[in-house]
Amino acid sequence: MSYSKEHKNKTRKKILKSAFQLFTAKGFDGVTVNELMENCGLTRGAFYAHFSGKSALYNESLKFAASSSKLSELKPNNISDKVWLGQLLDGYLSLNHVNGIKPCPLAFLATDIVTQDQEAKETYTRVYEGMNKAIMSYAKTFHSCHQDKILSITAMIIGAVAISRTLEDQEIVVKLLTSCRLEAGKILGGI
Amino acid sequence: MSYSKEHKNKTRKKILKSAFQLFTAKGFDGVTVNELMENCGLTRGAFYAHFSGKSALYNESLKFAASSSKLSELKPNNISDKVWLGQLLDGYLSLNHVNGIKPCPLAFLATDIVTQDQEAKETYTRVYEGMNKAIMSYAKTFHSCHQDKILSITAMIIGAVAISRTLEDQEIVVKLLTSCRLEAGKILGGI
DNA sequence: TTTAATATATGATAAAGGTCATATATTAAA
DNA sequence: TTTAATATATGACCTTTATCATATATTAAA
Repeated sequence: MSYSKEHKNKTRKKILKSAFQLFTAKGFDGVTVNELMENCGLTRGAFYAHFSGKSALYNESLKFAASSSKLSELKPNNISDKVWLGQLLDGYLSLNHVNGIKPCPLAFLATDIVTQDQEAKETYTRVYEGMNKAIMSYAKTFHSCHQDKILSITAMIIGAVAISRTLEDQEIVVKLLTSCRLEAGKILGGI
Repeated sequence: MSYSKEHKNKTRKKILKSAFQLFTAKGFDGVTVNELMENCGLTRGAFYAHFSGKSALYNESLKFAASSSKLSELKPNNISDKVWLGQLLDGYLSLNHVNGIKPCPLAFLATDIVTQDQEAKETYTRVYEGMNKAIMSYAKTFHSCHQDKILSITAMIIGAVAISRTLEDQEIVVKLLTSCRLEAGKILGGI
């Protein structure tokens, strides 16, 4: 016998996690299989024992990240939907987020996905719909709020983060994030 | 003697235009110098008589597109700022735009720019500031409107277009665009 | 028509990187 | 401790592609 089943699974998850970090930071073409594996303390040869190829990994890392941070499953139950939604917005529109701490693929991969395969786009779409649904479910408990408004809010905050990543002047970034936080709150009836 | 000076300039502009179309559609790494030149009816060899390299072209094509469609210089003077701004939003949040007719680099290259050099980011930033200023200048003539609101509006519409490009379901896209058009209008005092 | 300047095309080079075949290392079970 | 299964590493291959050197084509001026 050889390694335990857990070992391979651990490695697989390590690769997935690392891949998501790297892909969101540098895009599909900006990451090499080599660097990805070295980032996990492995070499490229080991890669193909886990994934069929780079594209497959890209897709799986996206699904992995999406499933391991479902917005709808994170809420502590000692706070109200309203407060929680406010916190979500705060976190999303934060410098930490822009700087890559738990990056949202919707913002970080917006353009990158366009040149990927069908499967990647479908996953992106599913994540996008999930985000809208989750926000909607919180919002409707304290504010009569048509779904259309949610769509504009997610567009705003996703756009804000995507733009922020390209701006070097941190001052403008903060202004942008703050302004979006405010307007998003207003659209949601003031939170 | 050989070709007239105009000839080279025409070719240069043809390359710049083609480059902008291709880069916005497929990103920096998604375009090869070869295909770019063939798209102009030329071959790759001719490229280096016009530009020092692919990165240089990327940057110049961005500047070229920005300068040849300055938002602040396009307004016909027989309509009001209010109507004009409404038309700008209509156009920006249209399927034509999403499908690549006169693509806005802010939306189409949002993620792509992150992995480019300093110069590209600076250009992006300048275009971004230009867009905000232009919208602000129109908005303030009919609605007392703090700059912060403008920042949230541009984030919203840029985000909407960026997201739309990845969604396959045209129905959702239309809903998203429509919803953002509505909310952006509201923030601007109802246009 | 000839010619010189130069735009464009062709062929070659070299580097990067995804992928795979094969060798080695590891470890759970016998 | 041995062994078999398999995770990982190494080396190689091959494609892609940016770039450049050189050849060719073009055209305005003489």
